[in-house]
Amino acid sequence: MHPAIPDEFLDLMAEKFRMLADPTRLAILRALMGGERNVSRVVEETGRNQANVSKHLKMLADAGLVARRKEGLQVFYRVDDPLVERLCKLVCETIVQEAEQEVERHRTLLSGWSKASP
Amino acid sequence: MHPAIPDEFLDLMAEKFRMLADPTRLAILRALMGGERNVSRVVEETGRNQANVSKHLKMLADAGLVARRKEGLQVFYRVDDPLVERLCKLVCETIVQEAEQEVERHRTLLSGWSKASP
DNA sequence: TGACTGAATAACCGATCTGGAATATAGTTG
DNA sequence: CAACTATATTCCAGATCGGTTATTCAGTCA
Repeated sequence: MHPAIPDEFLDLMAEKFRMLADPTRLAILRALMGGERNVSRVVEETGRNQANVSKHLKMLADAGLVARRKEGLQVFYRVDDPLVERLCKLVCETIVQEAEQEVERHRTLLSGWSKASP
Repeated sequence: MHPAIPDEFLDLMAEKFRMLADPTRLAILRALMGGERNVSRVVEETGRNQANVSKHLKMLADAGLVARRKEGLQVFYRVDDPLVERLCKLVCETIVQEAEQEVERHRTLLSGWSKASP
């Protein structure tokens, strides 16, 4: 029912996840989710320096997550894999939910404490 | 419309993805998706050695993706985060789709070639 | 052509990650 | 108690990663 998955396939999966496993790349993707952007604009919106952004953009492009378009001096990038938005959305929601649960847990702990020690 | 996301939140997201960004951990999770398993069984099903599996299981447990249950000499693990299956499913589907598109692309290239050179 | 701009690359370094071997721990059984 | 089993931990080497600085490349414009 649950046959093992060939290593080659696991590597492909891991690579997809690895691309999303870095805060700078996530920030870049977030910027690109606002629409196509040139490198300078991504630099502004992410607060990272230019060399760094260029390097990560290359990784993302090599992995096929973003597409490149050259126009004169500038280079424009855009998200090019529908997976990106869906994965990020799922994870975001989960983190928010976990945070809410944590708040709720504290609330109940606190109420128990206030009852237990009047 | 698309405000920047605080680095602290990006770090949380990256950490989730990082846990899934390794073939061995994916193999382990795959095994656990078949139901609760003790370490030895995970070792068998993944083909990795024991120390390695134990180490990765600890990471997954610390990250809250799997849960631990001790029973005598053995320790049983199970998937404990609904996110895992959903993320993996999405990525798997995408990879399969990409592979299919690749095949299709080759097919059309090939047909064009056979027409062009009779 | 030369000056200028936006982007990519190279070189370097510290940090982190992975796997393997050896060792340690916890629990069972005789 | 000692021997054994299942799991965890430690230590190590090699690889990869991420950020920074400096440099290079490509394209524009005077």
